[in-house]
Amino acid sequence: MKDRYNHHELEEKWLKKWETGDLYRVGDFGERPGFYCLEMFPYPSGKLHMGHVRNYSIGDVVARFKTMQGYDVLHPMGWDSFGLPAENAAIKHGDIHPADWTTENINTMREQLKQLGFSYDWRREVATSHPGYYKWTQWLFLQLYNRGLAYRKRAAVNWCTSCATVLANEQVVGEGVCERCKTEVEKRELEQWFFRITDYARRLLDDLNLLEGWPEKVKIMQDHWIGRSEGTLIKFPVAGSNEEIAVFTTRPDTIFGVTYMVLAPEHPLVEKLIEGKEHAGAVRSFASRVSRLGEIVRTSADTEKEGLFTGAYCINPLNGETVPVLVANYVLYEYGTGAVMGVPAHDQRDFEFARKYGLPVRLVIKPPEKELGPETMEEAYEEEGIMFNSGIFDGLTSGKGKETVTDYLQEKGLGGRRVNYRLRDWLISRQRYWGAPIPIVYCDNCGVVPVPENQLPVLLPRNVAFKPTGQSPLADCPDFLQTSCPTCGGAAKREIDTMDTFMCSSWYYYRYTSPREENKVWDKAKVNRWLPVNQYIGGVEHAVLHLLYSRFFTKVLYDLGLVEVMEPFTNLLTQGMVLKDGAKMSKSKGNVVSPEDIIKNYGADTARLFILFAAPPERDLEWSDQGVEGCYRFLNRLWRLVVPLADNLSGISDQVLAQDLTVEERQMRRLTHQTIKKITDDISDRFNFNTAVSAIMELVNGIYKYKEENGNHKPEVLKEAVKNLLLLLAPFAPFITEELWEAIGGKGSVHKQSWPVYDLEAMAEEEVEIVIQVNGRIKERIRINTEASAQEMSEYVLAQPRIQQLIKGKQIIKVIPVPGKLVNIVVK
RNA sequence: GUCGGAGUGGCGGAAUAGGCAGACGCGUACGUUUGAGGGGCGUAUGGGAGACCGUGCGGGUUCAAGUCCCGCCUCCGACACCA
Repeated sequence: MKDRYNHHELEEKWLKKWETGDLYRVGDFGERPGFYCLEMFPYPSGKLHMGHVRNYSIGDVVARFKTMQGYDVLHPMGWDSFGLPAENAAIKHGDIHPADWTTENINTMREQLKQLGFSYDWRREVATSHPGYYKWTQWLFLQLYNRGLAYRKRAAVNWCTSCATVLANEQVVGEGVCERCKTEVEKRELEQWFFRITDYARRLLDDLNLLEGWPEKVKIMQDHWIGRSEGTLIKFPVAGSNEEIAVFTTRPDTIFGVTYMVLAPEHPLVEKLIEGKEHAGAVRSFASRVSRLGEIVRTSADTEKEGLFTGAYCINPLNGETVPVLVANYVLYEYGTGAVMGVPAHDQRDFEFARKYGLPVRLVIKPPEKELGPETMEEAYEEEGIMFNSGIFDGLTSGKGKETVTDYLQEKGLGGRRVNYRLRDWLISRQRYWGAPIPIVYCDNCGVVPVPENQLPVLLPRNVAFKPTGQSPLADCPDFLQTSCPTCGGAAKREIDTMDTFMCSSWYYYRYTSPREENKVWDKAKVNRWLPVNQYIGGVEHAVLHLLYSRFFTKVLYDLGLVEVMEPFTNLLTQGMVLKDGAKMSKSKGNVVSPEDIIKNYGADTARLFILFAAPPERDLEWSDQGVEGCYRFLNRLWRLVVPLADNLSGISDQVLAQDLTVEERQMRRLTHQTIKKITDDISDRFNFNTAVSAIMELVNGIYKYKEENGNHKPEVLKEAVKNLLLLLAPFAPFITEELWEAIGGKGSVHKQSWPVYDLEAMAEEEVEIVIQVNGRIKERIRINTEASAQEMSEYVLAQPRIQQLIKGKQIIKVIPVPGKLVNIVVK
């Protein structure tokens, strides 16, 4: 046994032993209950960063803890390995293929993950860029296609010039920039593949209620993203034409206040309305200017509202009034019907617009205790009130009016109830090489033809040229492009777009159950055994990306009969970022701390311990080199505590006979068992690993103190303390605990032991310190028997001489005893 | 603007159900061990000479408030003309 803690030697030793012993292998159908612990798999960008270390350290504690608690834990790892950086590297350097670049990175990062001692079952590793995986990504695409959930349409889509590809709405973030590279996104009119996620809007929203184990924050973000809105559809006939303009409104009670109608510039009706009119030219150039701007600028709140009269009029179906039809930049074609009824008196946007263009303002809702005038009001009255100026509906409240007006419209065939969602369909095609090819063929005779399942995978060709042209290399690859039609056998062309990598990551957690399955997407019995994921852990940045897409996929898979769960992830933990000097670590800021260096200088145990100790998992974590030193010191301290005792303890039982113990021995046992309880609760109820670690530190401090004061009398007490200490620390610092476990004569791996159980009797305090307050201020602390009743406490406290002194000559109003805590004496 | 989250010593953070604010760690100071460096060990460490005062600010509820209620401020994050 060495007298110095040599993390290098020790970590290397155990890595080898664990690997050859298949310590972390988990079978498909064990006898123990199953627990699926999953962390979001990484993109193999090169090397691990601290965010990864944090994510995976948290997951590893959960996995090891659950294993020790008697579960069969599925704890897999893999790679989200399609994506742009690989292709960009190829374009930039020319001599490296994305596949090779990716493989190299995977090898590096896998090695790093192993060094950190994470308990993955590596036999289950998957990589989304592997043909054995993306074959099934393509197969799933076909299942969606066959159900009518994958379709092609021409639409104005988000285009990132830097990535040279389109993006889904969820991938445009912040001020309208690309989620990946933060470049401003443009609009382009292109023909693209979409998934009908909007068909699932209702279920995605309603089932958020099933997710009791998710942070409220994430559910609120998804709720808002889906954006359900209940309202009324109303049809306004166009004057002198057979056309009609449909609008969606949540305020049908304000319909008598309509003074104009607005269409989005892209609305197809615009062209029909302006045809042959004098305004036609001006409207066309306005429309093309506005729609080119893209949603970013256009939907920004500061953008000035602009509009133009089309020359057409439409008729309010309720009062028969004729109002002008305009086009305006503030109306979005993609939302609702792409048309809005203008009610300036009761909608702030309409109000601003009307004031700017001199359109009339007509009040139709009366506020409860206020008189408004159309000329004098300075903002719209958007609250509810009593309808007036509204014909037969006068006198109704807004609430009642909404219902009554809608019923009336429905009866007359002029409209009806309608639910609208903000969510749009998921754009999944990407104009890039390094992704799963969309398994579709275009045939001059047969049109769009899906590749038959038995011809999957559609392999990515390896020999293509990577040039900075912004065009997919697949377009220049005749071997790939030219094919024959699966239906008629004639000449046909392949789809050259590849799939959004979020599609690859929407189902990987199912594949882990059957990673090498060649004949089907997965073995259903295995999926049933493990899913849903009991604990999912990852960054909150995926709140409406990966997490929404995965929920959508799961619902589709459920409908297809491929899985039996409605939701993929029962419990979700979103960890905070790792910061240095208050900012996110980044190369440009030069504040990056590399996990490699930390592992080299201090070892994996220190790295893990620090990251778990420095902050609770959901919060951001401020990196501190000194904090790392502190954790390293702690492990050294642990080493110096256990090693000298090891030989003495190794032959000794930890079964303590409760009789004949000294006060100190009872105290030691109390601390041991209290710590077991504390850590068990901290991990299982709250994920408060930071307080768990601090409790372990306290136990170490306690053992030191006990050892000094007590020599080696009753070694069972010491053995019990040390043994439990190692078991409790094992999920956090797997290497050093394994080494010390061996040293104290532990049988088998520490990681295969049962989680310790606390003994209530050993834990119980005999005396507690309670506080004596007078009028809520602390005056005295005394020790008192734990068993003392409230009555006894009060009496005992009042009998204290110092208290007698304090309350002399005063009238006791009330005495409030709180057993085990305090006694408060209220005096006057 | 709307919706979330946070604000506690010199620093990271603790206080789990309204009951001792500051656990644990870092830093700092002093002492000790050592030939020295490093490391270890020990003591102290919110402020104030003190009665006392202290959890972003101002009110409130309560015997008792970091914790509950009302009104603000600051920071971070998400969404942002959604009809």
